[in-house]
Amino acid sequence: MNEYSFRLWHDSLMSAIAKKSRRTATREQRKQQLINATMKCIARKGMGSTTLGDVAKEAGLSQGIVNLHFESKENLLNETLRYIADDYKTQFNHVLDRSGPGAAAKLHALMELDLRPSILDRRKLAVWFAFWGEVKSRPRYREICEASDEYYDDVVRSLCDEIITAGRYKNVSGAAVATVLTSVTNGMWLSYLISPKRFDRLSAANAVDEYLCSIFPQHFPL
Amino acid sequence: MNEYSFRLWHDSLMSAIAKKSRRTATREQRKQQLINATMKCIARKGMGSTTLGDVAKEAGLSQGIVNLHFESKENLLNETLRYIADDYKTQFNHVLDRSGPGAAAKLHALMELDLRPSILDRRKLAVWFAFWGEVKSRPRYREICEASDEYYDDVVRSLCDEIITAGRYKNVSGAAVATVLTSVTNGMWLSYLISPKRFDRLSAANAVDEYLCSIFPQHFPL
Amino acid sequence: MNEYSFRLWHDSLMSAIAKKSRRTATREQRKQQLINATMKCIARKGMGSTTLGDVAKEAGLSQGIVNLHFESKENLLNETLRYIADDYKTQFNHVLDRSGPGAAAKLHALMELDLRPSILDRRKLAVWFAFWGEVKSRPRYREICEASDEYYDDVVRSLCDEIITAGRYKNVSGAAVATVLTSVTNGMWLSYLISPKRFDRLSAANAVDEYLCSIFPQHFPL
Amino acid sequence: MNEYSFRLWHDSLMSAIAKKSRRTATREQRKQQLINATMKCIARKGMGSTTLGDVAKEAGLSQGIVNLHFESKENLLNETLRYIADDYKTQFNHVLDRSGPGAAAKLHALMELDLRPSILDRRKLAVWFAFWGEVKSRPRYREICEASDEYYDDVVRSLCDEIITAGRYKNVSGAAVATVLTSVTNGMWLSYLISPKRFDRLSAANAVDEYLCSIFPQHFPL
DNA sequence: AATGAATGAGGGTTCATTCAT
DNA sequence: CATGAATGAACCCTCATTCAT
Repeated sequence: MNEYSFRLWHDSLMSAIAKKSRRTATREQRKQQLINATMKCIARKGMGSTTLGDVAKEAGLSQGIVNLHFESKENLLNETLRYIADDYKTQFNHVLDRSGPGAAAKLHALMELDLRPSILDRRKLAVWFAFWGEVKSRPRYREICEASDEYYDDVVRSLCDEIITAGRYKNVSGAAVATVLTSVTNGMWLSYLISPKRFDRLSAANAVDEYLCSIFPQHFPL
Repeated sequence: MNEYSFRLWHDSLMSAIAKKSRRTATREQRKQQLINATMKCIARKGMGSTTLGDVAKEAGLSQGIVNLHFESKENLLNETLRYIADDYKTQFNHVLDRSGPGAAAKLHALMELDLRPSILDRRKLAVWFAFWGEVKSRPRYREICEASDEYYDDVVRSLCDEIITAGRYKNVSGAAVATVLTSVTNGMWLSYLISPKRFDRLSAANAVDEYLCSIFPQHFPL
Repeated sequence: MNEYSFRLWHDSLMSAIAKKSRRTATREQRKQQLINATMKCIARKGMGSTTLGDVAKEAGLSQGIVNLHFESKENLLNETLRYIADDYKTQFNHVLDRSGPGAAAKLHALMELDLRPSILDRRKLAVWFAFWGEVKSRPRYREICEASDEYYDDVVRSLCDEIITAGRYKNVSGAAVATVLTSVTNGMWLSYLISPKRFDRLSAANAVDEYLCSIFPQHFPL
Repeated sequence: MNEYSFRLWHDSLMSAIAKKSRRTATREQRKQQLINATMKCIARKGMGSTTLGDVAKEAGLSQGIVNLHFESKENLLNETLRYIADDYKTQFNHVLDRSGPGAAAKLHALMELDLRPSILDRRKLAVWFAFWGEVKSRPRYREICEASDEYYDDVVRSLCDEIITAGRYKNVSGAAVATVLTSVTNGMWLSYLISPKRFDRLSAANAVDEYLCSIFPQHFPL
């Protein structure tokens, strides 16, 4: 897969909408347009400095537009978080379906997904971290994130368990490996967010591969 | 090591200061007191909802106090970030010095540090993530975090390299292992922040141990 | 006379209109429907909190409907005030025509009208007071109210003069009695608006009767 | 008593305050200053069009000043209503104390008070009616007004009862006379508010006198 | 050094009004 | 005639910052 910039990613929708007359976009389209604008703003200015005016301007619409469609800023942010969670889930499931056959191939594909440019995009990561930064004080954010995480963890653990059973690996628990794998992904995102220059996708991918190879040698040969 | 609560952690400083007459606390003590109050507020209300008024009230001082000592809110936050970075570094170095002998023992001690209650504290983590959430839009935060990360990465990589050399491990790069190790720590912090109930310190520690054991079997036997 | 609820009062009109197809109500009917909705809203939420959106919703029509029929909110309110003034005048004149014979009987009937449930209705009174509350700052309201008042005052004074002449009362001026009578009515409305529990229609009617009896003893015997 | 204009009435306080340095007025003085400004604004622009910005400007202070001292607009209005109620009560009680001896003299003095220029001032009346206009939809306003009214009604009824007992008047109830007297006052205020030109203080006073004379002839001779 | 009243810019939100359909 | 999405000015309120004390 080649490099999709963040811009390309969600502007595809927006430009389509923008071409329609201002007064004719459907409610759902308009909400999506505003969510997209919100993500752009959060990525550029940070969550704390993103105002509804910024979002409206980014969307090319008028001041009151967000309250018209989302009632409140809080709502907009909740739905934005839900959107990025859904968006990730879609990609995750897509990869899960298309890859394989076999648990090992699927596991590898999932790990690779998290380092793909469409995910490992500093603008997207900035949005994720912006929400994580408020998780402690906003129960709603925590709930949404938790539901998300639980799902991925379960899937990854199942795959690991399957591999362990198949390979009769000893001294390894599926849960432990799953914990390391999902954690390592999130941790790498942070590294990339903080040190984009120093971060190297290939090295990161290799590090993951080495780990898998070391822990499941039969399934991930050198 | 026994459980240090967050409260204990930084109230130790504050109470000492509070006992001094209000008017005689030195500039440095007062600044520290305000930084402590800032961390408490960020943990409780989130970065975006923490006002200078909140900080002042938390410190039991008056409205204008922060500007008096830090000139601006921006300064206060920068110095708060620097403080938590320094605080972590102190613990890190302390562990590095006291543990051992040997790279493996040191590495293990460092990994264990990150799961200790004094570090794995949701209030502290909330502060870290609050800053990381703004890293993309605040270059100053990024710089501070980057400097921090670079140091830990270097130390961990050195230890790994030493172990690899000593054990003549093949097909393993120190950089890759270091990347996984530091990443896994950050990722686990996120898990704990989001799902404190589901997170289990021991399992997490075991997962790390399994990893080390699998990759450096001679140095980390079962 | 039995109790007419406020609901009955103006819903009679509205239901008739509502039964017509939405698209065929005449301009006049639609305007009346909106005026009725306006009164309901003012009574329930107060003048300051009544929005055009509220009025439209109350009427079961769409957002922009008021501007379509009244051009502006100001117009709607002016016409609403004119409507309640006309509505009162209609009842007033009706009583004037049907009662009698004789000035005393008419005067008594008019005084009784102002305490009838169809008038002494807190929802209607709320509308009157809402407009009176803006009289000072809205010349248009003042003019409409003044025209109204002048008419009633003239009628009442004429009746009083007639009674005075007929009874050869000394030391009494028709104008003075008329002033007291019209004032007392408005004042009682205020009492009822403020203290509906404490207010007693019968006592109020008796108080008026005692007054008439004391000032015009021949015409209003015990 | 000679004519006190509304301006004179409450500017006496304000000018004193304004002379003090902006930063030194006591909290109580500042609140009073803002209440005065609020009354001016309500009288001039109406309750619905009075913004906190207007009040601040009228007081010669800055935008945020009202929220600093009253927390919310609602609070400001509640306290303003309470203030005019207290202000009236003070005058009422003062007259009650100073007049007499005898119930009749006191009653007459109280009735005269309500027609004095210091009370019968369109700007003040505009404020009263502005609040009465919202009584139906704002329970708090109703409560404050009710408490006020109850007190005056009780005092007036007591005086009437005393007169009735002393004069052995038959066919007259103190409650009824009190109702008429207090109502007539409020009704006259409305007349003056609506038709300042047509309203004549002397005629109004005479109308009240005629009434008293007619109902309590021994105590209020011609 | 410390206070806390005051400022005023800027935030989220509301709502009368417009206009394409 | 009627709709309702969209606008944008103006509202209330918050809060970083200033400054007289």
